[in-house]
Amino acid sequence: MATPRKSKADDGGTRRRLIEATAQIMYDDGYAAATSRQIAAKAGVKQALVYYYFPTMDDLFLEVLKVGADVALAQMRKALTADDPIRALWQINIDPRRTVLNTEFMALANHRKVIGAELKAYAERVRDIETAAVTMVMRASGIDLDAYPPVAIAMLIAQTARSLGNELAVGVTEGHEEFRALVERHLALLSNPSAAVRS
Amino acid sequence: MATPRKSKADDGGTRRRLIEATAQIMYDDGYAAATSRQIAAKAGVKQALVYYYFPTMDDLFLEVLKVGADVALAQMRKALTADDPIRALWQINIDPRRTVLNTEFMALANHRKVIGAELKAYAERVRDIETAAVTMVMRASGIDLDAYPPVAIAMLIAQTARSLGNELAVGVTEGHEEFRALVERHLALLSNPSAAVRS
DNA sequence: GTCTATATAGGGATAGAC
DNA sequence: GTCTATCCCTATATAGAC
Repeated sequence: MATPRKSKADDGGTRRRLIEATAQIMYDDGYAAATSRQIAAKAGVKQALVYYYFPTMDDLFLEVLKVGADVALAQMRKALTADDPIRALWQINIDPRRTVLNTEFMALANHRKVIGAELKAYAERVRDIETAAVTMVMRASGIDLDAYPPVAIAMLIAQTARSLGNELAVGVTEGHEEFRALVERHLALLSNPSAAVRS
Repeated sequence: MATPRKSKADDGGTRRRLIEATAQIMYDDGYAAATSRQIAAKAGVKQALVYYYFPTMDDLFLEVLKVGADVALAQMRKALTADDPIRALWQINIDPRRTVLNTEFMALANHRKVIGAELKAYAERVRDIETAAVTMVMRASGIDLDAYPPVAIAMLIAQTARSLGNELAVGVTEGHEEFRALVERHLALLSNPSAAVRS
């Protein structure tokens, strides 16, 4: 667990560059465009070298997913100690860069078992962290945790943020302004329920 | 507009079968597996025939999207006259069959302009219908439409339903029970605000 | 660790017979 | 409307030189 990366004294970062090139191509042109040739070209190496580092293309995709997940989880853990943890989580989840790549992996996961399993594991770890953040904030605000289960509130925040990110990526913005205003009001409510306004 | 399909006396449904085969393969194995050869095989015709009906593969994908959109929009318009329109919309949006295909098209849309444009147009028509349904119900219930803009509520319902469908497809169920309970409570509240309970 | 070269498969698309 | 046959390109993956 201490050395998740290659233990070798490691090249000149070729492995890392291959992973980054793959992520970039998936983001720009979709997973179907992430071929060994395209990836090698972007990383500045020859095609066959991809197979030196990754036995199959699935191994490479899996590694892209794992590295991205590690980064995302680190960001989320950091969000736990932010001034406004919930808003920080919202910001992380709405980032179109993240949502586009996530969509690619979800599509991949729908027909490649190993990727589906990894994505599932990642999604659950994310949910746990987000639920922890929401629990913390709600408890501090004295909100009834039985009436509003933190895990459900965490899902609500994360899912809608991601959905907005996805829509932005496609160019859909109808209703976004209204939605963001609604979110703002309720984020404020979560952190400071004394200011509650009702319908 | 009266004849969205081929005006010819039409074959024996070959065109339709090609579209259905494509949708099925995209659902089962992802868009990358939807090749002219695979599609032809599933439809029981030879590969070259695909190009008789559709000049390029993108034309075929576009047609799959359009037909699917037409069906979905029809379902949603029908939901407007249902006993509980909001719940009907929730049910339509949570269907994993729909969300999986939608994910494939979103991934496709990220790098094929024509598909992105069509998906955007479709998403906006869906939003309009859903907003109409929500407006209707909220108005009937006497809920403050300024405090809770119907378009935002419509987004909330549709997006979270789709997110749950996506997660089900990957096998993630953590928090779903709590979330569904929360939704149930608020759907009831939407249609019958007199039963309001607050935090 | 990186390369060249190649095996093998499958892709989109077209020409032309029936 | 459907077929056979084919062009040309790109894919994953491996073998072996350097």
